[in-house]
Amino acid sequence: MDLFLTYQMITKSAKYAIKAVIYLALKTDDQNRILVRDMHTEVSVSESYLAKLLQDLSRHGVISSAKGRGGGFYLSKENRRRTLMDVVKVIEGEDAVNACVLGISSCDTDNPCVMHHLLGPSKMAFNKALEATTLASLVDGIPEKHPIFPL
Amino acid sequence: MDLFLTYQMITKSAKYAIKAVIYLALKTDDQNRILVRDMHTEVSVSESYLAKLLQDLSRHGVISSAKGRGGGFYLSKENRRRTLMDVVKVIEGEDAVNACVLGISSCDTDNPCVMHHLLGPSKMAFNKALEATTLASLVDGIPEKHPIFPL
DNA sequence: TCCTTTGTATGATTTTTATCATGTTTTAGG
DNA sequence: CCTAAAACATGATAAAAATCATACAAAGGA
Repeated sequence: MDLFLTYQMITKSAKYAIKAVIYLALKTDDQNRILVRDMHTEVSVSESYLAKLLQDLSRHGVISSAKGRGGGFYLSKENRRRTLMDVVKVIEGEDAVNACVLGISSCDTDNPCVMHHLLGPSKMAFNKALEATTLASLVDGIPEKHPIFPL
Repeated sequence: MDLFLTYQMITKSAKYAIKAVIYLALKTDDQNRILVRDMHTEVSVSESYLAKLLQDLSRHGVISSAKGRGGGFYLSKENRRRTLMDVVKVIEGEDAVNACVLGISSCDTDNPCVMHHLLGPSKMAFNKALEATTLASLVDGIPEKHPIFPL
């Protein structure tokens, strides 16, 4: 029973994806993969739903995966250069990020709506933060021993 | 067909409410009321759904209403001192506003999650903007003749 | 007082999002 | 090869949000 369903900056799915990506950044690399089965509880989501999200991220090259025995999900060196924005875009869709705060299709920088100057900057700040945060930097200050999961 | 359903700062309902409140600020006062019937197209939402939202706002004192013949919805002098945050809280619920970006229930200022320092500030900026904007100030610079609706 | 006009309250329906389940494909080891 | 272990793909179900519809209550005018 989640009390915080609305007023979301991002959807629940994207939140799961971000948590998962933090987990992968912390625990995996090309040699050390992990199974959905072994991480879903840490992300506080069901195995099959996390699988779906990870497949989506993998298909778009944000994370890596290997099929078959010994396979699993992991973050490669290249993956670590991707940003949180990449994660959000895969899950929420490309255009969602640029949408007007009021959902007005005709609103853009040239033809701003009444709220544009008001809420635009903070939305932009949010986007900038997502863009500036590489997956690598997510876990920079976190010593592997320090337990931050489950999230 | 709305392309911008996710990655929302606020829900569609709150967006309708904000648009409606801008409309009321622009067109009404204690003497001049307006019917849902006469404003729903300007807000780009159905009559009955807008009615529900306005009733919600009215019940919480954010806007005013009068029943019966000659009635309608309007913004009183006092209403105009309310803020966008009041509108959002009525529609989204009180606690939604303070929720963690990752939806972690144990996350707060004392015990911040990994994303807190990263996205917290821009969320806070967003909240501050909502709080700082009175309904009166929403239409400050807008001459009544200048058509900004439908939104 | 009665009738029309309005908002109010409540519940049903639809659409979207989230979740679950089941089968398919690929890979590595024996 | 064959088999088991893994991701992948797809569709079914459940939950939540958005939308619609219908009956009720209050207010004002004739």
